[in-house]
Amino acid sequence: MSYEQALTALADPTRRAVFERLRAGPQPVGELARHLPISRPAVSQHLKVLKDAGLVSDRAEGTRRIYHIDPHGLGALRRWLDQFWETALDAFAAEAERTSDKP
Amino acid sequence: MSYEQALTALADPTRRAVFERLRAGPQPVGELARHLPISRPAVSQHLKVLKDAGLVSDRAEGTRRIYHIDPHGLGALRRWLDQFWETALDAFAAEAERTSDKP
DNA sequence: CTTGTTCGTAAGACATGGCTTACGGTAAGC
DNA sequence: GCTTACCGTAAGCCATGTCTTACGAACAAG
Repeated sequence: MSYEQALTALADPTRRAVFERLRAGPQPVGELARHLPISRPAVSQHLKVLKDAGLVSDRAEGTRRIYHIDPHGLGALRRWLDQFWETALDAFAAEAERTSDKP
Repeated sequence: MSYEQALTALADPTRRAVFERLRAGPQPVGELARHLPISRPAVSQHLKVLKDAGLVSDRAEGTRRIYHIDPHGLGALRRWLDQFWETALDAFAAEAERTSDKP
């Protein structure tokens, strides 16, 4: 939901691995855990954090829960980053002009 | 430099506070610490992490070191995010089409 | 109804990371 | 040269977070 949760969620390397694996398409928990060096409950805990951050969503399919990437959290992070990006560029341009001070 | 370092750097709330304070313009370490609820050495440590991530740079000015935002690290993070953003949108569109399956 | 899968949650051990105090180094001012 | 101001680093304490094992719930199959 908020960009802060998205940042803390994506800070963990294992959680990024889970997240990037979902790029290949929606997958159940067990499928994700099978290709990762951690246990299945650990994957569940990571998915909970990602879900709270609005980065993933899940749908039930029998006894399995299929997780997929949710653009919502990614959008919040992107907006914050873009807003930051502009002011950073402006400051950088102003600094460049200040350094080469030859009117 | 890498997007991974930028993510872990921006995950910490205090470090975000330092970073966002630099948005107002280049500032020395003491000035940053004066407006934050932590000690000056703590600010130095945070600045080191931000610098290693390519998010800030510093220049010496007498005995003071002026820190400013560096677009380099921000750009790396932005590229990674954008690349992720596209595939997420594509998957979302495909999913929407799959759900409303009425040919 | 019983069995087997798949999953989430709880509890505990363990490592990681952030903060403080203490110290040394460098530059400016008198 | 001496003092003062500003900063980075080291050591240690403490909180946070991550992982594992153990357990219980929900659904499908037979």
